Amino acid sequence: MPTTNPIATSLPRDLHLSQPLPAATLTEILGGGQCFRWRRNASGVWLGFSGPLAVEVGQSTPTTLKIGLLAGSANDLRHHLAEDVDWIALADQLPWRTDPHLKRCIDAFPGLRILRQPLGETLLTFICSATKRIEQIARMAEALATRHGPVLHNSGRSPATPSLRGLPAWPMLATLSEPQLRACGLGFRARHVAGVARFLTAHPGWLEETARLDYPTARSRLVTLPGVGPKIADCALLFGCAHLEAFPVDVWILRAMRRHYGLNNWSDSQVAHFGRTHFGPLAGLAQQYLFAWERAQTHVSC
DNA sequence: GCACAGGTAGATT
DNA sequence: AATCTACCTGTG
Repeated sequence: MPTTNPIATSLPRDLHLSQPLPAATLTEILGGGQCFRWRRNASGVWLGFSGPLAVEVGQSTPTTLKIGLLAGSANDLRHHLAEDVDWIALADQLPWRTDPHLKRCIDAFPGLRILRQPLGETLLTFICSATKRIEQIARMAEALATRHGPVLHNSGRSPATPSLRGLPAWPMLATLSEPQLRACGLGFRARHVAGVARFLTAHPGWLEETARLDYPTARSRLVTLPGVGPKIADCALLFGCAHLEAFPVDVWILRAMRRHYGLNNWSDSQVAHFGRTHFGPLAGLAQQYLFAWERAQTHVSC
């Protein structure tokens, strides 16, 4: 057995986690589809982008990540990982004591977290998510970043690496033609992105204002955007706004609620209402557990 | 070739 | 208010 971990040699710095994170849980957090700019290479190292952050991450122990910062700071990473939140305690507040299936999901992915992502980026990637698989959404995001995104800098410590690009901001997206967006693989979603870009650029501060509103008010505003319905609004609010009561209902959750809660023939909005009332103010965290379980059952690779 | 994929919007019933 | 359908594009 080798005594040196290859990950440790290429990633110079330790990041000590506030609570243990099993490898399967980390994989679900970074690759489960709450974000689309984390990708794992063949040797198991993750390369991730979020806002100003570009970082390589490997795991050496359940409580230690090996990191190599390419842009942004370690604090940016801690913020993105929501290290300041006690996710074990939050999961304990879910109604698992009276919900055997939920308990099973929590036991399978202990420490599951909701990443903190910039609202604008979250909105963009989830508009792109409509009827696409995670892998394909990630490719759209990568194409948008590569072709139109800003070069990321490492706060002056080293020269900027031109190949490291973040997602384009909405004002930048507003300058792109629909064909340019389609060239990034967006398909019919290009019209939605172009429409939202036009609106947001014509209404500066609208998104930041929305981020300050309570969940139902923010949701009712987001669904007025082209290409943003209840599901994408809920994803934007859960992943980009820390509204943990949001309960996005997609095909996976629909299947989970049919199989394990007997909700046959319920509409999306009925299931969403059931989820918020049954799971309570942290329904979004419960949703991630249910989602992770359901995907694991179906053995999806992407 | 054809169905299907982290949905949404507009038309039809 | 519930139920179709078109919408791009890659993948099996």
